[in-house]
Amino acid sequence: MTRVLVVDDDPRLQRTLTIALRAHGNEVVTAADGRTAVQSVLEDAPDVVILDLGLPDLDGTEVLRRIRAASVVPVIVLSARHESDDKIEALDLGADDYVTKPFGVEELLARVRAAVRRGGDLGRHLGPIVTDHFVLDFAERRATVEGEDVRLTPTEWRVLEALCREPGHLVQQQDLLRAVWGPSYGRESNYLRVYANQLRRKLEPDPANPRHLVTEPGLGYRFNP
Amino acid sequence: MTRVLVVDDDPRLQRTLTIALRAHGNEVVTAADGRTAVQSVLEDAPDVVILDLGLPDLDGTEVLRRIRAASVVPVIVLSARHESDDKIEALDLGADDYVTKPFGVEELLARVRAAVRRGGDLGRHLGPIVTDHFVLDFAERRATVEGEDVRLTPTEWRVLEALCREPGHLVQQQDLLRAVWGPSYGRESNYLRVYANQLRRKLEPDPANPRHLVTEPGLGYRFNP
DNA sequence: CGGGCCCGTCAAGAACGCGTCAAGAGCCGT
DNA sequence: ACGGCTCTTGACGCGTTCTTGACGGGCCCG
Repeated sequence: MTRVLVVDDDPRLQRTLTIALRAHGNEVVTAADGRTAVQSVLEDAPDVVILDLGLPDLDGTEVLRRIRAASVVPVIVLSARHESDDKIEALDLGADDYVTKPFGVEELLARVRAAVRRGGDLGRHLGPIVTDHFVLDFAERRATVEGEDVRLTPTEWRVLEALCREPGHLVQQQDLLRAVWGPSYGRESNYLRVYANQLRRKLEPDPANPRHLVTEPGLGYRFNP
Repeated sequence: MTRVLVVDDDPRLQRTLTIALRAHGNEVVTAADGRTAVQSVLEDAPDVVILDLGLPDLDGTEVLRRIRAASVVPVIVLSARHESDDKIEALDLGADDYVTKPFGVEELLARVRAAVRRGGDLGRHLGPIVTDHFVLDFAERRATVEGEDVRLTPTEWRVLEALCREPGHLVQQQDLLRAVWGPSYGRESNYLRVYANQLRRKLEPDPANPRHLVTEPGLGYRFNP
């Protein structure tokens, strides 16, 4: 499912867009000002951003600049102005597309599809994680232990990725389950025990005494780089 | 230097664009009809295409389709029509941007810059790839295995090219499908399995144990030179 | 000391993804 | 219109991965 961040200070337009996007199978998060928008890009990791210029707190181009500083997520700029100058500025600042109000919802949806198609799921990628014992490259799906390539299964990667998004921090079982197996798997199950085990065997120097993939009894797991 | 292919049957507009683009440091090649355009995409390997719909010989969407069949080069569509429907159709067919006439030259230049920035050097021909076992010359469409010429079909070339653009890197199924079969083929299908098989038979020393065209289960394929 | 809880471990069946094959449709050029 | 080449699509077998249940051990608490 595509996650779309809608940034607009007009509640009516925001509502219209949210409904239309949800109706076409997208997940929608919203922000009404620039600072919230930038924060949401960081925290929610949307697949695409629809950004209305002319926000209350920050200049539109400034918001764009900050988003670009934080992420490579595709941005579609929305503007009431007709002047080509704005378009040029926005596109050169790193916007991926530009739509002038008034616009048809269908058109916007098409542009969202196009932007997502181009952008893929960049913006979500984790940098490689390097320890003295192994190297994890999530973008390439490549794991190296003591110089040897090690095969991890898709699910193993997902578990590892969920843990590595917050290195050194506790990730609760519930969150981990949901991140890997979907929202309905909030309850207990063997999954985590099995996969923690699997990962330790493949990655830890001494699987019996884990140094990197640590259990927090009753709570969840922690990944130490 | 950016190479731009301008496809338009109006000599005046063609001339205007050529001058403007050259003035901004671009190399320009032109075509006045659809067939010439497709040919030029193949031979000149432009970095970006500006395509006016409503050409004398072929329907606009047909030209787009053929360009997409031949290359992943970014395409900016130019049209006199205002209807959103055309925009949607064009964008879904794989156009990267859509500009309605009349437009300012500055705006078009900005969109060209944006398209090139996004597209990277797609569209450029790849240099030849040489291994101890085979040689691939994409510009000439010539493959040599153990000194023997081998015929590859157009689709085989496209799959190979999509993989070889990032040698040694994982290319996800979704990206591969879209690069070769167009944006609407994001879903699963037999295509990749069949063509990976085909290519391995033709190129690999031991097709059963591929060394160059490697499967990453659940994700995609990787090409190792 | 005994019991409950939680985790690690193992193994077996099910489900899934990939490689493979082959038949039919479509698209050329002759 | 014909023949050849490609592309598309379905089917099948096999190996891998996922899921699930069972069992044992450590730890905390009463």
